[in-house]
Amino acid sequence: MIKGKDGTPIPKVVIERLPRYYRYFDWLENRAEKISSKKLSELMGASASQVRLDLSYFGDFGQQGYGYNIKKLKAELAKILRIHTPMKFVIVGMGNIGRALTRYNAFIEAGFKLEGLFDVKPILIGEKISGTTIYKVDELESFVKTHSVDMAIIAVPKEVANEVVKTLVASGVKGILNFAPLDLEVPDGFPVENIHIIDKALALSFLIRERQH
Amino acid sequence: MIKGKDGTPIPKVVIERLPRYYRYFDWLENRAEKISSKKLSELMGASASQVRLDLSYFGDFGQQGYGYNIKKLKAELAKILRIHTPMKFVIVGMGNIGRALTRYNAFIEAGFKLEGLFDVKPILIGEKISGTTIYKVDELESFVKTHSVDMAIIAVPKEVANEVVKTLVASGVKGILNFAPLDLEVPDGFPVENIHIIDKALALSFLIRERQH
DNA sequence: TAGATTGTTAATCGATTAACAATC
DNA sequence: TAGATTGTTAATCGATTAACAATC
Repeated sequence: MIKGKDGTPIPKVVIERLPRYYRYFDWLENRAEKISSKKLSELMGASASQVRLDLSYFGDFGQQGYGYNIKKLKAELAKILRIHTPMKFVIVGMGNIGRALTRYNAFIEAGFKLEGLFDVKPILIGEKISGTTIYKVDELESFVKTHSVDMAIIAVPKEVANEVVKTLVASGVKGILNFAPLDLEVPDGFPVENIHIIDKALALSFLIRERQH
Repeated sequence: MIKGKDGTPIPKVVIERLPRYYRYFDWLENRAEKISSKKLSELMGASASQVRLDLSYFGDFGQQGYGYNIKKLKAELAKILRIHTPMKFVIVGMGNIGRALTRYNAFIEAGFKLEGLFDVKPILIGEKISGTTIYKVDELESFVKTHSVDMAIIAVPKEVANEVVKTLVASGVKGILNFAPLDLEVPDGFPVENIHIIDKALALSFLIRERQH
């Protein structure tokens, strides 16, 4: 388990909340100089205790009687989340989702660097999308190695996802962002984050129905 | 809070896990007739107690000494999640993400029905994507009303997202699936599910870094 | 200084797991 | 019947909140 400031393990839920804190500090940047845990918690709909405890896992960023300096906290969170530290990634699967992510500027803004695109369809190989080339998926392993790719996005059909995963893990990629609607088979502790669009839509569907009795 | 079987409130975490159960039963369908909570829990990487307790919020689906009938459970979960019960939706924002979601067949497969697309850019109005027309966002409110749209997907820039939300809430839409990187301002208890792609990528980024010491 | 607000420890709350009687 | 496995209640674990001494 991941350790914080003084060796205390950081709960996974806290890690998953970090990007949200970053978003709020980014938003606050041109709006104020400082903010207290109380004010921030009201803004975010959390408790002030949670804000303070969450942040305290990573350092002593606040000051009694003052609160948190927004510029400083934003910079600290950026450092923690490696924003602006180029993280090289590839996208595997050039369907709708893969193509959309290729053009999604938010990745670049957050400091991610797209190195290559991959697909099986011969007709797509060589095509460029916003300046990035589509390669044969056969070349994935060697490409990841030679370009020291850090992270891969999986946007292939679920039937072939675990095949791709096997290749990626063998290639030495360090984490996977998965858009395929299944749980990937990865070695224990291998970093994976899932984006299950339909799962979210179905949960919403359930909530909507229940709300109407 | 949402109530289950005998009036016990169902924790939100359990609801969010339901689509995952559905995926597993869908996968199991042609592979076996029945499954025990023990076997299922091993497959899913959960505990058998959790499986049994989760499912028990919605009904008594199992049988002692036998387990759960896969076909039956899949059908029950489909009913609970309203799969195959057409849920009408619109997509607001025809950027990369909006366009990709328009063509994303998984929505149709899960029984969602795309009624219309919306954008502000005059040049896009009238265009059809996979048979669905793009309308002016000015027409959003009346469209939702006349077509009794249940759900909206927000895929607009964050700067205008809350404007769209205001229109949607006024129009009587019943839930929102949000892809914009911010927390939407909705009335208390209004169903929203967020898909924060960059948040997930950043959390992954953090996990990768920490894993390498 | 007095007021504000932190970081942290203790108390509480909620979710997960273990245990088991019921029963197929 | 004996073995398997449910649904549920009690015990445990972990996360959230409250409280407060420290201090800017």
